[in-house]
Amino acid sequence: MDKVYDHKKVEDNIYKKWEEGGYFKPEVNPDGQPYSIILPPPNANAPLHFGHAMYVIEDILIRYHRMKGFAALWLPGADHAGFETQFVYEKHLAAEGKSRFDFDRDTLFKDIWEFVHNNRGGMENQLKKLGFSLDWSRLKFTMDEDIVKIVHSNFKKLYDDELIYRAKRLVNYCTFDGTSFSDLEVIHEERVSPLYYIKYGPLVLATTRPETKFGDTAVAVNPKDERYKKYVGQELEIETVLGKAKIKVVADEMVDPEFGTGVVKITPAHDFNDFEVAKRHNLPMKQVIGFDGKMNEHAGEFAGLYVKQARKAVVEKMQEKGLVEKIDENYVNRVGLCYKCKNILEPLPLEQWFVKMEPLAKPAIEAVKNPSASSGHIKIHPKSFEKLYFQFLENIRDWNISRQVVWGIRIPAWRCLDCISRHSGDDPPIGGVDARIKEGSWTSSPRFDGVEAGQDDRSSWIVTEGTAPEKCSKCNSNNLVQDTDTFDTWFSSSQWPFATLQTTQNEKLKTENDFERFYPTTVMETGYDILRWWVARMVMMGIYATGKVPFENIVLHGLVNDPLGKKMSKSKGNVVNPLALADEYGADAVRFSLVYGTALGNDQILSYPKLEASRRFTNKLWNMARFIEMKGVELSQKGHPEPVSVSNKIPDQVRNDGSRGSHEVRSDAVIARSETTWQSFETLTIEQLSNFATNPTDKEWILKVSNLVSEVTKNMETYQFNQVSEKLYEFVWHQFADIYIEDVKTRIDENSFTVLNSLFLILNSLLHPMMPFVTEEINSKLGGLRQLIVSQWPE
RNA sequence: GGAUCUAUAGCUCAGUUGGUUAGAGCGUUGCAUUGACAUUGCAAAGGUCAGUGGUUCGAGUCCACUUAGAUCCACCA
Repeated sequence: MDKVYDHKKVEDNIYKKWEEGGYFKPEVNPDGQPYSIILPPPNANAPLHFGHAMYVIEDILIRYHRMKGFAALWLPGADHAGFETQFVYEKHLAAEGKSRFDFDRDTLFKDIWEFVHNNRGGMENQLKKLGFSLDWSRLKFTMDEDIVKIVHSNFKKLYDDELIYRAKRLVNYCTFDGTSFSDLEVIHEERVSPLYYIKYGPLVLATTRPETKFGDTAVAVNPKDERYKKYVGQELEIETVLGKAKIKVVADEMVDPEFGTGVVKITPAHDFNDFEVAKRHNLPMKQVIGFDGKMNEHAGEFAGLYVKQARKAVVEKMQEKGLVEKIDENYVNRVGLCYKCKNILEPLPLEQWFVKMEPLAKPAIEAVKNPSASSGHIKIHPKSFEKLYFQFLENIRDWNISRQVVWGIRIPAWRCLDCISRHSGDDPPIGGVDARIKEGSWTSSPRFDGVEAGQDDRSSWIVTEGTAPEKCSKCNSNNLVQDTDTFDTWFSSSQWPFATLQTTQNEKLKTENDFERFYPTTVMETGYDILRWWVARMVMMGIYATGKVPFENIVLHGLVNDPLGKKMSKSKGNVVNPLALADEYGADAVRFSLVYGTALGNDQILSYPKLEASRRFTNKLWNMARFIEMKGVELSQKGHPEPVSVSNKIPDQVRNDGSRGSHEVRSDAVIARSETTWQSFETLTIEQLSNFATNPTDKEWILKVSNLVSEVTKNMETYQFNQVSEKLYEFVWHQFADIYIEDVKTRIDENSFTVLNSLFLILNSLLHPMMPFVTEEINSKLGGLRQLIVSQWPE
């Protein structure tokens, strides 16, 4: 053995052997109880970031259960990450001086598909580098045909159950990226927005958005406000920048008399609160900002200006006409931003598909609250995250699932152009979404503008399970057009646990899919930051689609921040590539340092000293093995028959199956149970070893190891991986090496040597889930009979 | 505005249901050592466990409040 452990010589070969041996498949333990984890699918096109290294927790669970004899399935997948990916691709296009508008829809889609597929191998290789024992034969992609089919059919099911509706509502719309978002995706930030006090006839009101005044359809005051009582219900004639206008005064509780002057302009098309007020008072909606971010024809002379320009121009004009009473330049408010391009989102009225969440949330709450819930019970670890889960589900809002991007699963909904034109009496407006888009290019689609705000527009749509309908069911016309929108990525990933299992092959059952055997899955492990985005939605969709919870346990880890404690992000440029660290310190050290010293669910700071300490630990372990191997050789040279490795030193009578270990058997480590030496020496029961030992100190250490095995096993079962790693680190190094080996060194004989070797291999096995490479290599150097990955967990 | 989390050694963090003298890594100081260990071993210094009050035979751990930091939700015209 080399003097220093060199992970670079070892890791790739070992991973290859595991993979070739088929050890990642649950079928290695054909009769085992099913244990399954679905990998949270990383973005197919982006390289792994440090958060992904936390998959180590899943690998630990899988390896531990595999060693325990479970049929352990860890199913890998990749997410198409719709908007994210299109955003990246558009940047890539921009670098070539092009934009998405240079392509038709099909070409753009095909190009992105290719782009993503060219990047995909990278992500998979990175996962392999970190040693993750994923069953690659079951790899899935969210855009796989069979997955898409399932997503489509569940959309149809939701639609038929009236849990999906189409409505014109205000959405958060990014006029730069050309798509809407769900509430969750909006980030809020404080900005200085001057507050303008504007004269509206006899009234003065305060607003940060004077440019939207052309869309005002009322002004509102608080019903209890004595100052304005006389105006309520009146129609005021006011002077505006575009001449005289009439405006209605309504009373609404929404108005805070303390703010500004206690008078609010109501712009239903461009403000969420105003939209609600408008619904209550039956006010008309007047859109004055287009989807291109420019003022439209209702803005008179300001038409064609971008919002920011228009604000300036409108204020100047108002000042000329003496309509501005004062301006509070330092006013700070919070604005919604696009999480991708950081531009201010515009609330705009748009027809979108929404999911009614309340009926879905109820059983999801029940599944966690009630241990005997009919859909099955889910436990959340650590338990404290239950509060967040309930808080989200109990206050849930309907989910906008349509996105105006091309890279995604297209919504299987069609409408009949003939029916629409008969209904509205006009040709449907074409290309209303984005005036920048030329007619005939990919986003220009018929958008029926005759829908009342908030109303479900079910009548004109035909929803299918994906196949295009041949003709309109009402008028038999074949003049049908599919919705151009695609699903929010999270809509497909919310179906991931069952969709994957319904589409992967089960070798054990000789059936088409794994669903029967592995659903509900055992554990969903992910960062707590996507508990609401993803985990809760999976619970809802899982229960809805299958009647069963998608997983029995939710295990949540914290975030890994940069060495200074700041959140890693591309824009800050402080992202650390886990692969670079694996290259430098070894995958085992990276893995170990991620679970050592951090309790589950807590954030951690990426620590180079900790990585170095972990690397030294792998080296320590390696040198302990080297010492034992050396002693074995010394003993054999002193005339003992064949004690090169301990497997030859185990007396036949203590071996359960009576077989004699040999390097030949080990190196092939066959899986078929019939021909294994399953009870090989490294998994002798403690009792057998204790009976075998003659020296009383050796017996003491056997007991110590035995106690450690039970403690560590208990910690494994309760997701206390920090305890597992800390206890093993302390014991292996500062007890076993510093005290026991130092002691046994001076009195080594054949019997003690066997005990030493056996105990060390037990410790080595305990470390395997966390540090799979070095332990596997050591196991083979010291004559383990099977590959460690498929050896039995010590007990 | 509502909620959650965190506060332990110089730094980064453990401390499982309350139970002797509160631990680790890194750093610091001293000694030893090329021995299985591009090192390792032995030893030392370093903590009123954020503060106040309470429950208890006993509190880092449970409760209340205070302070500081972080995060999330709602969103301000």
